[in-house]
Amino acid sequence: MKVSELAVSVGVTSETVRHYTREGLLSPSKDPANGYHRYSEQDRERLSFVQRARTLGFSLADIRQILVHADQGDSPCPLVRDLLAERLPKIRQRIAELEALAQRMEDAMHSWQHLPDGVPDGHSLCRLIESVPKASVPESTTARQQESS
Amino acid sequence: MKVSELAVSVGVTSETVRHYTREGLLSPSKDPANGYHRYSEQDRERLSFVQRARTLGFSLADIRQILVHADQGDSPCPLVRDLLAERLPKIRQRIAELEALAQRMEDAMHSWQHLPDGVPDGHSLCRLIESVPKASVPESTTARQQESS
DNA sequence: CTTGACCATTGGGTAACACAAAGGTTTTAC
DNA sequence: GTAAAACCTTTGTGTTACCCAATGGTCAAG
Repeated sequence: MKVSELAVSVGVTSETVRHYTREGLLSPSKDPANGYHRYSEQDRERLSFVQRARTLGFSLADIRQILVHADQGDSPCPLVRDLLAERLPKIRQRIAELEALAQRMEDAMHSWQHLPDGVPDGHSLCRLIESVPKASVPESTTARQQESS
Repeated sequence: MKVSELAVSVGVTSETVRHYTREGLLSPSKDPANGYHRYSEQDRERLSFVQRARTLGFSLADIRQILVHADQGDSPCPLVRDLLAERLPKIRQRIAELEALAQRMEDAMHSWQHLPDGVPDGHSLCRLIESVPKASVPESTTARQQESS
């Protein structure tokens, strides 16, 4: 199958398929006639695997490792378990950070009702923000969700 | 004060200060003698403001807007409120995604105890992952936390 | 046979910095 | 007094997982 056929069949964009191909996660053959990539059923399974692994929070680098392992005939499961065990606490920590963030945002919005807007006087910009306590880890949202103002 | 003095005083790296300066969030004067940046108390307050705003999940672009607003003598508070109201649901959504992610990871690790590792047979890579249901949004961790394998 | 849909490759953009290199400056120590 | 350490400057590159545009070839339909 061709790029977009594969892409549509697993619900990603053609660009994503091309990206994975460039990164070596997929290895389609090339139609000698026109240079088009030809993906097999195996490629589709692989792509599907990659997608599932992504939903588990694995990076492409992690996934590449897993695939290489498997390609060499080794069971990647122990590796997967280790990676999972390594990442889980980070996810949990990140959740805690974001919850604290949401809490601060709500607190800020709430106290905003009690604070006058005021015009910046050179000493204060917006008390709404200035009254926010400094938190441990800033952490922003991800690029994919970033579409801010 | 000089770059690192400012940086240390608010607990960020000199690189971060330089970055904000390049981005126009800070506007130090330049010592004509040696070309060093000279930051004022105002700059420190600004930097501190930026840090607090970051803990609220604002992007540098957002913060630039806020600062420009304030620099023009307008109260940025209404803008801040709007930005906050705009971002909060996204944060909540993201928390939900990450919680689902953590749940999937734990489920996977749990079921791993019942599944044999097995060697890839061309049809399965690692059941541990293949048995994971497809979820809505993949979403990875942030670069700052990314230090994976 | 001409559109229009699809393909390939190349190169640039994203967010918020980190890091390295090359070269000037200031501070410290002997 | 001077040499080395520490710090400053700018510039350019890397990070992550893609997206998008441009250029140019290919293919299916009318």
